Amino acid sequence: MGVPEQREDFYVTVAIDYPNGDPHVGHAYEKVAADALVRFQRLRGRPTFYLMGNDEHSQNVLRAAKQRGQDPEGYCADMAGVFREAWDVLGVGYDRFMRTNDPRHIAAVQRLVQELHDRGHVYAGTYHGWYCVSCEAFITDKEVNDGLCPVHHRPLERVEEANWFFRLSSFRDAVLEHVRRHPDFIQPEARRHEVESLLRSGLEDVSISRAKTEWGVPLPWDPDQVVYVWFDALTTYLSGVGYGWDEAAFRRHWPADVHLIGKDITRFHCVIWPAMLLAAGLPLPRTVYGHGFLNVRGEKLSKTTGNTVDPVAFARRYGVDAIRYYLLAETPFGQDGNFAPESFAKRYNSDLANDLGNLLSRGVAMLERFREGIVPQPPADSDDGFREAAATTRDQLAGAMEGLRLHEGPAALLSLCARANRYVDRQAPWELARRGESERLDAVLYNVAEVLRILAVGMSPFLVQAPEEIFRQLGLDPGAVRDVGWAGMEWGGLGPGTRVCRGAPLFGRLDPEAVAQDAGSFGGHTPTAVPSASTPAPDPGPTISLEEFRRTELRVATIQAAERVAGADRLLRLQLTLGDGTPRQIVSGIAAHYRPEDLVGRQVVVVANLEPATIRGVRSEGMLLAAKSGKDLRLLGPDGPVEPGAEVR
RNA sequence: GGCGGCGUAGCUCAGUUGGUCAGAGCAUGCGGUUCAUACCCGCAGUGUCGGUGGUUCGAAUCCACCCGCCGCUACCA
Repeated sequence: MGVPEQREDFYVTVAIDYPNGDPHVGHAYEKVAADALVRFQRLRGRPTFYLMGNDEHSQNVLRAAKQRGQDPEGYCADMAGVFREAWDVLGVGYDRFMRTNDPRHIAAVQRLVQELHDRGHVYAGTYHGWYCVSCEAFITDKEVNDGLCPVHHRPLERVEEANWFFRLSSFRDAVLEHVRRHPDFIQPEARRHEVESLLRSGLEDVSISRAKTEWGVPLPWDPDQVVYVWFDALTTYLSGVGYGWDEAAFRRHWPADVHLIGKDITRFHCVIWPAMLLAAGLPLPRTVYGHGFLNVRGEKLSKTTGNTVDPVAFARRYGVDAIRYYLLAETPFGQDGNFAPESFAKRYNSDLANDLGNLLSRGVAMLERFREGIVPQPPADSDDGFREAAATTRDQLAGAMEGLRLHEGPAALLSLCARANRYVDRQAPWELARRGESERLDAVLYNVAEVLRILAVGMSPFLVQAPEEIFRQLGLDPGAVRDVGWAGMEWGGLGPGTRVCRGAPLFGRLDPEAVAQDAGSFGGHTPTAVPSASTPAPDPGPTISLEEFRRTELRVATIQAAERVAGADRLLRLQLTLGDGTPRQIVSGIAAHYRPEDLVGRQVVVVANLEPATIRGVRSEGMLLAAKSGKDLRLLGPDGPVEPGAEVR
């Protein structure tokens, strides 16, 4: 289906980010993971291309710019600098940073939509509905929750306008067919099942343009409209490698080998994106990988509550390699992960300090003490099984990375490291030295040094500083880590006669308690976004008049009966009294939070003059008020008994 | 409600097509060692492999049902 089995160059993309705030550790997780993939492929000697960028044409970003009193162009340029600096600090070596406001990208988007238009996949229609600025998405009537976005719980904007639609529905069969025939197309498997399920249930055409917005890419045939931001954003995967402005480069790179994305945007990448590409006559990417979310201290990452980690501050505090290693080694890739001080300190100490760092420390120390710092010539056939062990590790590393099981890479390397530590204890070079067993001593010291060299090479996709430092302490050219390539994983690469050079501990041990209390690196501290005196207060959002508010009739009601609605998980059917003698029936989505029997007799606040509706075939006359924080939901009511029907002002 | 998945040592998780599959790492306890970053090495565990039935000579591994949790989805006025 137009997907080459394996091309020469390896093209990886990550999600582009909204620059409406500073990069956080969740962003970093994805970027570092992709970086490890790319570094591994480079190690294998494969040409690679790593694309990242910022998603600038969103209302979020426009708003953030206005809040800072900047025009969007200037704001986005500044933020691109902030993001790029963060990736630099984290050692993320991307090949191109494509901003959606880049003229080359804008040209590419226009070319793509024109292509779809020319091929008859776009038609004029009228969009009625809701739009969530935070999601950058149109929300169907079914999804609207009390006038709020189901995801962000923020007020929606009512939109009714003529705009342009993409015939997504006509590509359903083709996309479904592709997903079924290419099991690797969507990974992990759970994501593929979700997408298949979605596709089976059918697709509706989607709006691809918006009117009345000056910020965005104008449609070539209707400049009064701009391209819907998701279409715009997805197109960076094409524009980033030359689509629309460097055809030769584009042919060389496209299709992508891996789109690395968060699991929340699977739908766009596995349904809409393939359909767009099919419609444009372009080949589909080989794999879309939806990685898990990174929680912080066991809780959802949240900027508003400050439950986040600034990856830049963290890297500066504990080292680039510390954060990279923790991100990559701690969590089985694909699952949700957790970023917590305790587990970080534990992982760092046990793997990096005690095992890897200490092996280097003792290895180099022994060479200095017993061999004047010179790597000895080992006797023939004295590798004591390490040649084979190293080959196994190399294969495990390759298997892990090719299979996108990133966390298995460090695990395989640590296993070789542990073997070497064990080996030192069993061979006891200090005993060999005392007994004058010179040949055995030569063999053991060489083997340890050679394992260290191989570990440095193998770790180079994950760590960016330690491998060079290991090379340096082994007396090798630090820059050679990047040049040795896959052959560097072969046993025997270390030349006898090399003079080692003892240095500071590779990874100094951390005090877990101190780490746990280090709010500076673990808090929501974001040095690049320190609000200045000139920063305007955040936009409080549109206001309503007192008159408008008074139109809402809020009253206290007493629940007299409650029962579950058959066939619905979240719905309860409630009978209430407002003290007017007329029982009132309300259907409410609180079944997950309250048991029916616990509700009877309670007093709650209801919207009494809400237009009645029928939910799941059950009449509902009003709505309960409840506070929602995260997953918790608490009904509101008077803090003491009042007469049913009492007005709430 | 539909679809998908998960529930295995204190913690995080491996366990291919049923027969050394009851494991690894971390944590814990005891012992050893001194080249090394109070490191490293050895030993020791504990587990009713969520529950109940069933298929089988034999199931953590297959089937049914149940309990709990998660994801997508529907309902959530």
